[in-house]
Amino acid sequence: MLYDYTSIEKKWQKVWDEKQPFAAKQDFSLPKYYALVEFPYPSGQGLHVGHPRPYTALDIVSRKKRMQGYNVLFPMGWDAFGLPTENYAIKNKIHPRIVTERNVARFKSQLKSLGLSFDWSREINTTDPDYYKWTQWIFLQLFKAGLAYKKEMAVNFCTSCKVVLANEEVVNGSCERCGAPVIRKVKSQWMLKITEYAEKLIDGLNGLDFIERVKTQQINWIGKSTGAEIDFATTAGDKLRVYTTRCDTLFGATYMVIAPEHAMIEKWKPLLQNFDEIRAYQEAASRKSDFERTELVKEKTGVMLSGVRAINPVTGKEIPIFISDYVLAGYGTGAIMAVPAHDERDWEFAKKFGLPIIEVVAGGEDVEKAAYTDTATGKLVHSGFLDGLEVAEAKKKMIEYLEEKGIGQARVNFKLRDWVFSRQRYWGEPIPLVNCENCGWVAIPEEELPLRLPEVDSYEPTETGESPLSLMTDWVNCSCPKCGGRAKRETDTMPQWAGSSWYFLRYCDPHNDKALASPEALKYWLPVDWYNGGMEHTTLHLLYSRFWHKFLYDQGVVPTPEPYQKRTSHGMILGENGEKMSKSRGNVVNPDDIVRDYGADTMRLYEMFIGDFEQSAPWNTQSIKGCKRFLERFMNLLDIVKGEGVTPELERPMHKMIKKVTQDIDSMRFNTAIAAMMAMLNTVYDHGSLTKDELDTFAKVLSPFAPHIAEEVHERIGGKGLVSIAPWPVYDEAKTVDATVELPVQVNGKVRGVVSVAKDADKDAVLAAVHADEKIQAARAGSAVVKEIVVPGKIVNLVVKPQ
RNA sequence: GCGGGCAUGGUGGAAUUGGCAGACACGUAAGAUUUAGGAUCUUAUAUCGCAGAUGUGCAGGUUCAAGCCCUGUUGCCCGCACCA
Repeated sequence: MLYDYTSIEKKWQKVWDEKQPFAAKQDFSLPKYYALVEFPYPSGQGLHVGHPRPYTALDIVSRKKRMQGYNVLFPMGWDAFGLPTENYAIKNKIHPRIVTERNVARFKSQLKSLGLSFDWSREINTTDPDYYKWTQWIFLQLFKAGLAYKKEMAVNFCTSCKVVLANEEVVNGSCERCGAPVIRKVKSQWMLKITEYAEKLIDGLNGLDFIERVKTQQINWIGKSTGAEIDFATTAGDKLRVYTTRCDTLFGATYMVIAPEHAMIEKWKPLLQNFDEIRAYQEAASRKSDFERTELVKEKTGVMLSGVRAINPVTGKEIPIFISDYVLAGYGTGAIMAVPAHDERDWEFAKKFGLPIIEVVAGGEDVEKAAYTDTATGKLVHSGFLDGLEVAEAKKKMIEYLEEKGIGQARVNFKLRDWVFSRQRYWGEPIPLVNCENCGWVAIPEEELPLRLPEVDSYEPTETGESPLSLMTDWVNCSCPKCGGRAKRETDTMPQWAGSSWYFLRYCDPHNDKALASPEALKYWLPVDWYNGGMEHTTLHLLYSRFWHKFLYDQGVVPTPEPYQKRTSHGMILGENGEKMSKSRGNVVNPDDIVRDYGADTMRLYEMFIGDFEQSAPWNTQSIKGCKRFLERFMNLLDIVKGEGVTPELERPMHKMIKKVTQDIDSMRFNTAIAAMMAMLNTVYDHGSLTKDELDTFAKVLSPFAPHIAEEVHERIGGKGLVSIAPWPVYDEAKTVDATVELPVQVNGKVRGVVSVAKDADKDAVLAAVHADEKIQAARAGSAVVKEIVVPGKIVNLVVKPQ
């Protein structure tokens, strides 16, 4: 039987296109299942073989769920705003819309060639005005709720993209996308208060079925810490507020450090005798990027303020104040109390500047040799009313004391920073705000959404780093919606993360022009039952979209507090040389070639068979043959199919296989599910024939993995309808276990033989069989049995001793 | 430095979670078929050996029994990184 995969695949893809068997049904009374994969950024390169891995996996899940009677939503779309398209447009003088259209067409045809069961009637595109209308609408709700604000701030600025980057987009001091150096620049930026949701974003993880590493990464990123704020009086007659997690060590605070950007410097300027030196240090610090500042870990630097000193509130002693860039302006209060005896950084600084080190927690070595940072053991010393207490108790007591005196209180802090939301770029959603001379920032009326991107002559950012939209004076100048006075439009656009922060909501009701989706559709489909995507999105997209969702929940727009019930992450597919697949390494495999040379079904099967779904695995074109052979041999079953009904010899293997595949899909062990089908195929060939019914069942089980060949075989044996939506085979538990089991028998832990016993044989029956076995008798000859261990259905072990 | 993960044949990887290590494939070898090559089929394939022994990065431990649990250690990968 010839396996002409090309014509088979074309044929069935056409049938699916015509009959739309994979479109989600509008019937909200059916049990639902929402499976989601991250929608791709349609780049100019097209897909590489890494993309289809998660798509195929969730396609298998979706197809099986459909066959099990669920109303399945498995959608696809395009996250199409973004820099690469814009850069390509600038370089080739083509409108980014055209570039996007072209790339989308390419991606779509590639995805279609893989036989993925997406509901294409719900396709969305973030650059479509009907879509970004609602992205803008959500932004306006955030603005109205006070969660969007404009702030002058030092931002990360990519020297090549000429664009402001979020902290998350800066990797080792370089731009995440282009790799060019990132410098700090002061700019006025739109910010979103994600920090307001820090606590909720941590708490919400409870009860979600996210893989552990995603949870821990998000928790670490949000970085909750519990401590206290303490006010130190200064000789300038004012107060300096610090944040600390070790208020118990207050008696050991021998100096203070403030960040170079700290506002008090300007206030104290008249009192500072060494202001020039301080100013020079500030300037040096501001020239460094965040990365450079943290890179110089080895040597601490700083300048002492002469003219202002602080007073330790519990010892009453005057202590010096330094500025140093090891204290970060953006965290806590931008100022710390330094306790060199119990903090490594403070210790290092104190050693360098010859500052006193006072031990206040006993239990470590000499504090002149190293800081003692252990909080689990050790008691307070040299600490007045705290003496003799454990660290935990001391913290409590100190907070009580501070609150009583009114000089401090308990305080929780987060590492998470607010989200820098503006980009000085063309190819993004316009921010729907105007700046009125009288009213300040004003939202444009919702009826005027979408605020469309105007046509411009050049997409290049201006030399000052402003968006090209700023040159469109006709567009920029407008009237204030509130007072009618003169106003200017915001010319910054939104970052790429905006459109992807809510796209899963739009899929529920993608053509709605009254709302981002109808409440009924949202209530039915949410939450997403299974969302798979890359680990690299854990602290960006995944966190941002949880934030927006939680906000929309608080606004009553969405019915669930969390968007995704289950989150998994696929491993990368590496090049044949075991390195990451990339154009520069020259090890990229194009799926089009694989589909042409082996077929889409083989490609799908191989991508799932390659190894553990969560683990990365190297591509090996040689190994694909095994999957192709399997499908050819599956097709050849048509030559040995005979009669109908059940073949006694195949009944148990068949039920076992159905069980294994059913369970393995749910636990995303696709590789072993395929191995089980391969083993079944071998069993059938060993037997020599199978019935029509059995072949049809086999085709059903195979169909989520290799849907085209399954349809073809189903049709050729006279099956009715599409196998893709046929009922999923059900296994009979009783028929998955054998009547007799082969029990390995060990003597002193070494296998010496095998006995065949009934599956529910009791211990005595098993031992009788064991002792009757000749091999076992030989193995234990001349020894006395000390102990007999029988694990029913598993193993027998005889412990013997020489006589 | 902190956090998470991984280590099994020539290769990709299995192992019901403490119960026959190497399922299923790739590759390789021999044979069959073929004018030849390719494809296909059969058999073998952890290592060393004659019936036996040894084997899951390394060193210990717990157990009747350890790839799996515990202690220590090495190497690799991925996050975060002066967060007070």
